[in-house]
Amino acid sequence: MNIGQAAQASGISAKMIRYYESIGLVPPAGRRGSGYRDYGPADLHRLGFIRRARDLGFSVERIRLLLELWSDQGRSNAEVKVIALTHINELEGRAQQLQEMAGALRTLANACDGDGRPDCPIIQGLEAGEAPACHGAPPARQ
Amino acid sequence: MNIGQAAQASGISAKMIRYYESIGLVPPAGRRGSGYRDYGPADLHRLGFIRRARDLGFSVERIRLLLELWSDQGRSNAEVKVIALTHINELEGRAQQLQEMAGALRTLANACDGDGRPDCPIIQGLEAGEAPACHGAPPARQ
DNA sequence: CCTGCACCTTCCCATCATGGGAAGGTCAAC
DNA sequence: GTTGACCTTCCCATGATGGGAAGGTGCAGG
Repeated sequence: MNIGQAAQASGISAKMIRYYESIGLVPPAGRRGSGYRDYGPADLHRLGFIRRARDLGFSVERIRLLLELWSDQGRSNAEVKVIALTHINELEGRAQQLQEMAGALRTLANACDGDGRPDCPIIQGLEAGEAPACHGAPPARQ
Repeated sequence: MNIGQAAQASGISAKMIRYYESIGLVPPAGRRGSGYRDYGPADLHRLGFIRRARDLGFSVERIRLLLELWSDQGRSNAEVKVIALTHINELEGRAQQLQEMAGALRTLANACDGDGRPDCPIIQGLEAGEAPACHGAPPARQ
């Protein structure tokens, strides 16, 4: 199976498959006489694992850990769970940050009529610094 | 005022102030005889605007637009509001993506006892692809 | 005046995951 | 045999940020 077919089957682009090989996330693929990479079912299985982990937002380094645990028959599921829970915390933390930004900006936008006049609370908020989502840090005045 | 003091006053690192100058987000700073950059109140005002926009998650290119609108006395607040609402949508979209990932992963993690045995639903989910957040759920907007 | 230290300057490199594109080789269908 | 789709490697770019080197400046204390 060529890299293009493996890409289509796994949902990972050929570029990324080569990249994952270069950084050791997947072992070097077998080569045909022509030099073309050749992928078998085991390779696709691994690529599928990687794609699903990536779809869950895991970084390459965390995926590397997960792959090690995957191939370690004697591992404890507690190890896996720790990684998963850590990742969940990070995802939710980032999501919350984004929502705080959105909320702060929405407050400004709600105050803006958008009626075509030059007067704009959004710009004024950016200009004057009505303390955006920054957890109550007092404004550094000098 | 040196760049270091401007950095402290604005909350933007000296590195980033130079970068913003290099990409034209702030005009070239005045120079002292020594070649040191020199910052005045107007510069700090602009840097403060940029920092607050950045804290709200605006990209540099959007900040560039906002700065143009800021200095355009005859602008319509509707233009500003469009940018803000667009950005709010993007922030909330990204937040939702992250939360969908976290939710899918939490489902797997909840199924995992973490009791030290090798059996692990998280790994199994990644291996078998129990359809993570990819498809199925229509974008429920509330 | 000299020394030392903190600061400034420019320039290059690294991140992280991904894509674009060039130059050249291979394969398969017609 | 030609053609077009595919493969190979290699280099470059992204966005926003930091690290660090090599060299110049500013200021305070001797």
